[in-house]
Formats: sequence, C-alpha cells, structure tokens
Amino acid sequence: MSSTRKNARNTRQLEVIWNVIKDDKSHPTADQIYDRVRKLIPKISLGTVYRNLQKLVADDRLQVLMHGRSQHFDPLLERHQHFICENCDRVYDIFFETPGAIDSATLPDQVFKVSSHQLALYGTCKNCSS
Amino acid sequence: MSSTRKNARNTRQLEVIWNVIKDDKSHPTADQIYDRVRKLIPKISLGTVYRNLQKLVADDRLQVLMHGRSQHFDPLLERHQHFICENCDRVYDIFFETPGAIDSATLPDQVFKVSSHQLALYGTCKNCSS
DNA sequence: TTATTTGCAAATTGTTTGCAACGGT
DNA sequence: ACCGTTGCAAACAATTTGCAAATAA
Repeated sequence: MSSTRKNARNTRQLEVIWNVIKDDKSHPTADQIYDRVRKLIPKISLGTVYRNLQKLVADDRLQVLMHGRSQHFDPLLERHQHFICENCDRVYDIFFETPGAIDSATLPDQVFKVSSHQLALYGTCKNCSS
Repeated sequence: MSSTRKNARNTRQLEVIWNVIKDDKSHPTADQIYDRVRKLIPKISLGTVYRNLQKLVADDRLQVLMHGRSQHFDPLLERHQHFICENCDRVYDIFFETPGAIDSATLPDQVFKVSSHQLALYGTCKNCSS
C-alpha cells in the first residue's frame, strides 16, 4: 500500500495531490483537495484523490485529523496539537508542550498500554471573534 | 429543542432511551443504543433514537465523543478524558488531571479564545493485550 | 385541542469499492 | 507485457429530514 513499497508507481495524480497539500497549513478535507487538484487535472476523480491521500498517510507523509464527520489532512508531522474554531471549523496548529506525564501513564490502572495521545483545544479564532 | 424547554414532552421513547444509557460506561453508538431500546420498544425507529439523543445532548444530560466516523454517547458529565483502544475501539473513561495551563492559554498567540479542550489517549486495552 | 413527537422512508454526507480501460516501468 | 492506478458509477455507513399519523399536555 505504501508508495515506498515495491511496485508503487509515480503518477501525475499522486504528484499533483502532494504538491497541493505539502505546504498547506489549513488542514483541508478530501473535498477541498479535490477542488484544488481539479484545476490542474480536470478529469481526476474524487476516488483517486481519496486513494492517493490514503497512500500518503500510509507512507507517513500526511497525518489525518478527524473533525466532525470528516477527515482533515495535515502535512505537518512533528508532534503538535490543534485548535479548532467552533464557529468556522478552521483548524490551527498549536505547538503546545503536552506534559510528558501523559505518556508515562500515571494512569488509574496499569491495564492499558498508551501508544499516543491527542489534545484538541476548542474555542473561537481570531477571524471569528471580531 | 431542549426537554427542559417549554412544551417539551415526556415520551416513553425518551424515557426508555435515557434509562438505557444513564448508567452506561461503555460509550455506545446510536446504533448500539437503538438495538437495546428495540428490545423494550420493538417498533421504535432509528430516527427517533437519534432525535432523542440530540435532545439529551442539548439538555446536557449526555456528552458526545466522536471516534472514527461515529458518535459515542457518554452520560458522565464531569470533566474526564478518554482512552480509546486501537484494537477493539472500546472507549474507557480516564480521570486524568489535565494541566490548568491548557485553559489559561499559554498559547503561541493571544488570537484564540479557548473554551474547552479534549485529551484522548490511544493504545491497547487490557482485554486486547492478552 | 393542538403542537410536539413518532415511524417510516427517502435524502444527505463523507468515504470506499468493483471493474474495465489506462499507463508506468 | 505486466500489474498498479485511474475514472466512473454504484455501494456504504452514519446521520438527518419530510411528512402524515399518533399522542402528551
């Protein structure tokens, strides 16, 4: 499934999709990416966009963030958090140091093995507070 | 919309749905609640279950937690966090004190007003690690 | 009585999949 | 030439909605 995997091909579709998100900080949805890519490859299908996004995620070139019922894609791989505006649904990157304590499981019980965590902040963004 | 609102009615459907989740700690989905309620009211429709769950959420009697593409309902209202098993998708309540610092916005920029936050831990649960 | 709620079915939204044609390597 | 990838359309899953009949107050 990964493009680093044997027999993966470099298609124009994959390349254009990557170029369209690789520096994007707005956390677009598949649909928004589809709209942008269609300007460059008008006949591309939404299915192809989804398949290539999955591929980029499998290759660890993108992260996925669920918000509401849709997935948002994020090319920023370093550990970071998100602030989500409850008014406009925009997602912002937050470099907020989450306490190491979360990892070192001061958990109620040692029954769980924690492998990752995610902190999301909700509120109103600058754009919406004016 | 709220049942505390003027003209709200106490229907058998609402009462049964509430009884079925009010002490439940398993974070069921609407479908799972539907299955349980159907044993008591066989002719209830899924739409009615959804509408009553919305009502309970609007009335602050339930919290919603998104996981994957579905909403999970949680009658526990006190601030708490969740541990989600990546193997079986079960959701557990975690009483983990999140640092107050998260609220008092030591944020990169004062452009945001944070009104809430949510921390989710991912890993493997006891049931799945054996 | 009468406005809210229900059951049912159809509509919506976001995403995935089957398949024949296409195109990298 | 081989087999991964595409476009298209249909399938899906979770949730919402329109509407006439039912029912709580």
